[in-house]
Amino acid sequence: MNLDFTFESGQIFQWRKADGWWLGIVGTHATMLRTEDGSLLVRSNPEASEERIKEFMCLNVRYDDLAGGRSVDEFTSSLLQDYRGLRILKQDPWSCLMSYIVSASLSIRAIDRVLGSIASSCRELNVDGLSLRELPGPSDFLNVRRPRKRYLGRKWSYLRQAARDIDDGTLDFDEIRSLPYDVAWSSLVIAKESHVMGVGPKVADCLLLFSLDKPEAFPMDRWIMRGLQRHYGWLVPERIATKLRNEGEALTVREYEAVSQNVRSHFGKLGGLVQECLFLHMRTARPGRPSA
DNA sequence: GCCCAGGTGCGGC
DNA sequence: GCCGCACATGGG
Repeated sequence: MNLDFTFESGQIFQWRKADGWWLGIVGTHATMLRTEDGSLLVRSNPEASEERIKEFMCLNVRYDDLAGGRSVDEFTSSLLQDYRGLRILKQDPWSCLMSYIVSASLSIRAIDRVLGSIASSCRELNVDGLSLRELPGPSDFLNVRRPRKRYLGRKWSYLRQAARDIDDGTLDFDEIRSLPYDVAWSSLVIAKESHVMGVGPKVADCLLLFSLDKPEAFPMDRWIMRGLQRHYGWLVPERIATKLRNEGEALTVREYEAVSQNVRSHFGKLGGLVQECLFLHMRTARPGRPSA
C-alpha cells in the first residue's frame, strides 16, 4: 500500500499530508493514516472501526483478482509496477458527485479550493490537534450559503438540484450501484428521466469508479486521452485520433463511448486502476519516457 | 496578454 | 448528431 500514490493520484479531494500522516475525513471520522513497516496505522476521532477503514481503503479488493490471472500488455505491466501500492478508495457517493460536478474544466488545485470554500461553513472535526471541515450532506447542502466568487457558475445550481434529487429519492445511489456498468452509465448520462445535470460521460465514470463499485469504469479527461494516444494508440479509432490532433480535445458522447468500449474490453476490471496510474504518470513523469 | 486547467449544457445548423 | 461557444478564475 502506497498512500502517497493513492492520495496524490487525484481520485479524492480535501486530503492533506501533515507530519508524515495523510489527513482527511472518512464518513464522520477525522482520520489520519500512515504506513509503517508494511502495516497501516490509523488515528481517528471519533474512533473509527477497523471495518470502516477497511471499507474506505477497499482492503477486500485484491488487484490480482481483478486482473483475472491474465497479463494485459507490456506497458500496462510496467505502469502498474511503477505505481504499485496505489489503491482505488471508496468514497461517499454524494461527496464524490459534488467533487466531480465541480471539477469540470478546473485545475485540481482550484477544485480543492472550491470544495474547501463549500465546507468552510460546515462542522469542524478534530484529530490529534488538527482540524478539518466536513462537506455538507445533501440536505445540509441546501442551507449552505453560496461561496462568493469561487469558480462556481451554473455548477452551483447543478449541485442544488442533485442534492434535492437525493433528498426526495429521485436520485438513488444504491439503485445505480446495483446496475451493471453500462446500464448505470447510461442512466446517468443518456436517459432523460434519470440524467443528472452537470454529469457528463467523464464525471459519470468518476462516480461509478470511486463510489459505486464499478472497477472497470475508466474516466477519460484530457490527460487520459493524451495518455491513451501516446501509449495505447490502438484503442483510439483513427477518425477520433485525427480529430484530437487537429481540433481541441473535446469528444462527443458517441466518441467517448466508442473509446470507452475499446478500453473496457482491453483492461476489463483492471481499468479503473490502470486509469489512475496513467493519470498520475501523465502528470508527473517526464515526457517521452515509458515510466517514471 | 494568452493559454491552460480531471467537461458540460445549450442553441445553431 | 456534430460544432462552437459560454462558463469563472488563477497560475505559468
